[in-house]
Amino acid sequence: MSTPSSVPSSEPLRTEFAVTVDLVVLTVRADRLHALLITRGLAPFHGAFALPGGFVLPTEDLVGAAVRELREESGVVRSAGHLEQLATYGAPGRDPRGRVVSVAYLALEPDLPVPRAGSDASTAQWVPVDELLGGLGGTGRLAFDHAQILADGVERARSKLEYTQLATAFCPPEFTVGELRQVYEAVWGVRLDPRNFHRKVAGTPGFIEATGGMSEGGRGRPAALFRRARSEAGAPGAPGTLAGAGSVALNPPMMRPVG
Amino acid sequence: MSTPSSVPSSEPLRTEFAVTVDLVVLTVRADRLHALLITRGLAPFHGAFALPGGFVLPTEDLVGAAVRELREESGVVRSAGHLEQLATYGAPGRDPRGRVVSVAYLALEPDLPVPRAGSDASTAQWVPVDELLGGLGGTGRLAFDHAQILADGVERARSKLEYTQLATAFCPPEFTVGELRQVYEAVWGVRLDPRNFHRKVAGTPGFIEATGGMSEGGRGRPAALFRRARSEAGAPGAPGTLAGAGSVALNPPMMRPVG
DNA sequence: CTAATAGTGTCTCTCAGACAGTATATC
DNA sequence: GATATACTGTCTGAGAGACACTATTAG
Repeated sequence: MSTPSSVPSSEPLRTEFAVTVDLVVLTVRADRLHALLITRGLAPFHGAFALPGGFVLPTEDLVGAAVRELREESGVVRSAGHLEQLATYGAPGRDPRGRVVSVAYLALEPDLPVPRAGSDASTAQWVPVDELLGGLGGTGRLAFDHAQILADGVERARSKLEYTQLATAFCPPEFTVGELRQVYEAVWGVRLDPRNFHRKVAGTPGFIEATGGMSEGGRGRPAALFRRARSEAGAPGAPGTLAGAGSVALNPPMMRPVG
Repeated sequence: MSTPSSVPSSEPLRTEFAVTVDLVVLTVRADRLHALLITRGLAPFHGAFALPGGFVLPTEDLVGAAVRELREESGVVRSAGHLEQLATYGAPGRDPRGRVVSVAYLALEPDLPVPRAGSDASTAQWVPVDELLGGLGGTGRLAFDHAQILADGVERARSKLEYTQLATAFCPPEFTVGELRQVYEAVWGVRLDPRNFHRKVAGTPGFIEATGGMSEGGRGRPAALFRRARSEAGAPGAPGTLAGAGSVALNPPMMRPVG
């Protein structure tokens, strides 16, 4: 847009970029938050962990590329779970091979899908995120700027659990309140009061709904089974916002048309 | 990432993309939310409104390109205000000239900076967003997919005002509580109770702090002047999360280590 | 029986929202 | 004086958090 406005339609300096999508795929297993990672078999960062991802094809949408990579690398067929754009990373030196802009996507999946071997992702595996982001040397095992992307994805997931019903994306089609609580406990790294948690989620309209079935085989009293409620005003595909660190909670209800 | 793992370091099919940054620059003037728009003087969408923006230069960071465009197109020197990445748009057909991926940034600025004529942005002007997104024909006046980008930016701003102290980014260095309230009223399109609002913001630590001065020249009793508080745990540059439509508000406080 | 989990009831304390009342400016 | 805005105080209802209590399973 720095062209003299008399020139018809030729374009000015357009740097050529390669565009990739990288996936932060998170799940909860064994009460810990895990990320899906592959082991690089090629030149830069050979042998290091990396986020699954790949180049965007010529006729492909960005989210389409993300869905394709998710299927290829993890065998996720995109039915349950959740997928949203996370952020875009394009620092000049982030890829030693050239100017690469990466659009990162965040995927939340139930534990079920074993990292099935795709065409080339035979090395895909679930890794606990606290082993990767623990601060002490955990970073450095991830290629490129993928540690930052993973950290941003985990932060996004933690934030969205506060203000959305997204936690059910980590759960199988039918789940108990206790299993849902374990999702929060794993993602936030805290222990919740089971009684208050039950009262809260059961009393929140549009969150979960009973299937009528009961759990079997667990310890203690059997629990009622639930599914995620039909999303009425759920987030369709909105881009995103971070709640920042210090919440102020100036909610619109605080107003009312001053009647 | 879909290369046979024996090939050394040559890369597979890399589509070439042009990468641009587009800016959603918002301000509050005359009690209405405005966006900074330019009138296109070139071929596609000639004469239509468009978001300010341009191509990312070869040695430039993404946010660096956004800061440069913000300065060039609106004369904003990047001191007050707020700038964050919004989302990335890369549908195959979004630009008729070829495959262009646009990284959108959201900027919030005080009203002061008049859209100064930059090199080519002599057509830059503030336009009320409700005239652009009103649903009835408002869309269509914006080039490319910029109506969607603008809508996403406005939605992001509205969300972040709920959970962050970001409203002060719309205010000059010194402002009254009433001016801060008008920011919320303009962005949310509601009327707030001035008394409860005052008590809320004055009682929120880390939000605003008194300068000692008093406002002059307004109607009614003079008001104390405030500045935004030193950001202690403020959001540095985190990517973002959307609060979705139906808030659940399962805040971490709901837990406590069950002691 | 004990241990473990599920679920309900109840209490308290905080806070959002409503709104009365006072203070200080312009006209 | 009237009017407008700034600011403080008080009441109430809703809800988060703490926690007692009952219910139902496995071992």
